[in-house]
Amino acid sequence: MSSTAADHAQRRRAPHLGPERRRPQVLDAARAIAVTDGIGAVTIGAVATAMGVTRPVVYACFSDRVELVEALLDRESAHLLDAILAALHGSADPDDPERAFVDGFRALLNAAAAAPDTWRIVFSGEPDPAIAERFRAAKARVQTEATEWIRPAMERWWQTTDLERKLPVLIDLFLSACESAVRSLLDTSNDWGPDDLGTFVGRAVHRAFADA
Amino acid sequence: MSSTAADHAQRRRAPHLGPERRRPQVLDAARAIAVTDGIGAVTIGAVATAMGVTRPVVYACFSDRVELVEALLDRESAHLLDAILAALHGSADPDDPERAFVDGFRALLNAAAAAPDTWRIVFSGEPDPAIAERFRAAKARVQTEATEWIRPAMERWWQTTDLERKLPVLIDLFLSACESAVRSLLDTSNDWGPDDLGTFVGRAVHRAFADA
DNA sequence: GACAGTTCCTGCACGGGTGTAGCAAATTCC
DNA sequence: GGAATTTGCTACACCCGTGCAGGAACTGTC
Repeated sequence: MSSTAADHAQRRRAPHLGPERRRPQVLDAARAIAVTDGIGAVTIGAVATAMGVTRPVVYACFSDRVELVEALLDRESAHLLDAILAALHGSADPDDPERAFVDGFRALLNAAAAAPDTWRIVFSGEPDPAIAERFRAAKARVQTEATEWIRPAMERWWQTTDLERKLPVLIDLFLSACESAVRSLLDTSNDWGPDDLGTFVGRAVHRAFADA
Repeated sequence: MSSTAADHAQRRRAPHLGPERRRPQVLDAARAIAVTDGIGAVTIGAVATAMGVTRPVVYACFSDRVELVEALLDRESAHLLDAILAALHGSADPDDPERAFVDGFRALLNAAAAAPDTWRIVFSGEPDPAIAERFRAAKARVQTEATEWIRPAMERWWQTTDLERKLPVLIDLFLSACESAVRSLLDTSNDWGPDDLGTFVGRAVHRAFADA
């Protein structure tokens, strides 16, 4: 490979830090790789070379590839999930449904704008089936939370009929709209900001849900 | 593996068919694997064992793994793309926007219901970067077509202001709604049919787009 | 300054997937 | 029925990623 020659010639030993202090560095390197090349490219070897270290050093920090990726996802998605749930819970104005939707989307998009790379990682998809399970768990969590937020809202505001049958469809539609809004926000080729995009999409989704 | 012992004991040679006649069988096997385990599981070896044949036989039909997967996607997605574009072009009632949306979603969902496995394959995601490019190409095609359908519609029906800025956001929202509707339709745990789900979602999306 | 302990690197074995060469069997044609 | 050809199978070499030893280098301490 490209390493052997360079190694013997000029490469110096990495400084002694120990697994504890190196762990965050490993996660940083993994994060950088995941942002540019997707989670599928986060391999022990890739992380090691990215931080100028050999693979056993990475194994000293995380016993496993899945353990590494899970640690990465945990660290990255922790405040993400909090932001989503906060956006849901904090925007329950009982008298103005449109405002509730708009506020919720604004909160969501501001959270997305604050940590765009994290969102890119989470949305990039999960090639490894061992990791896919964790993704689905998080998604299911958001799904139930969103359901419990929307169900009483629709009962109170619009007296929607046949709600239990419609809810799964509406929830999927709602979450798809959330993902779409974040995608549009992170798309660098436009000039939308979190607040005006949140207002725009929030209003549209509100119209879709009213009288559903 | 599990094969060596059984091979020597009882396995018979597969009949002579030749690459030409075996090619569709290979694609069928690949399709079955893709449906159950995702496109990522479509490997030369997996396809070969699935059809009771050894890998060189598969290599005689497709010189490459990507060539195999691309042939699969081409065969499967051909009438899918046609159905989508037909749904877009065929539902341009110039006087009744809601009906246009409803008809479009109905056509889309009927196409999805007619070939559910194909949709599952296409939506399952693409781990291989060599394949991802082809996915993005197809998606971009649909995107531009959808844009050209929606742009004049919004000008004519609602005189939407600042359209060129809003269009990208609306298109992404629209396509997300399409994907969501198909997902809901293919979700076996509900009792929606293509027509009533198309009506329901079509109306909701119409409300979202009106006065956007 | 030497020593013990920690940390890092070289090197290997393994598994899974790819792609290919050479041999054996079945099929076709005469 | 026998030869030529087509087709499939066995076996190999290769790459990449994983995970693990064992030895070398650095660190802090006495």
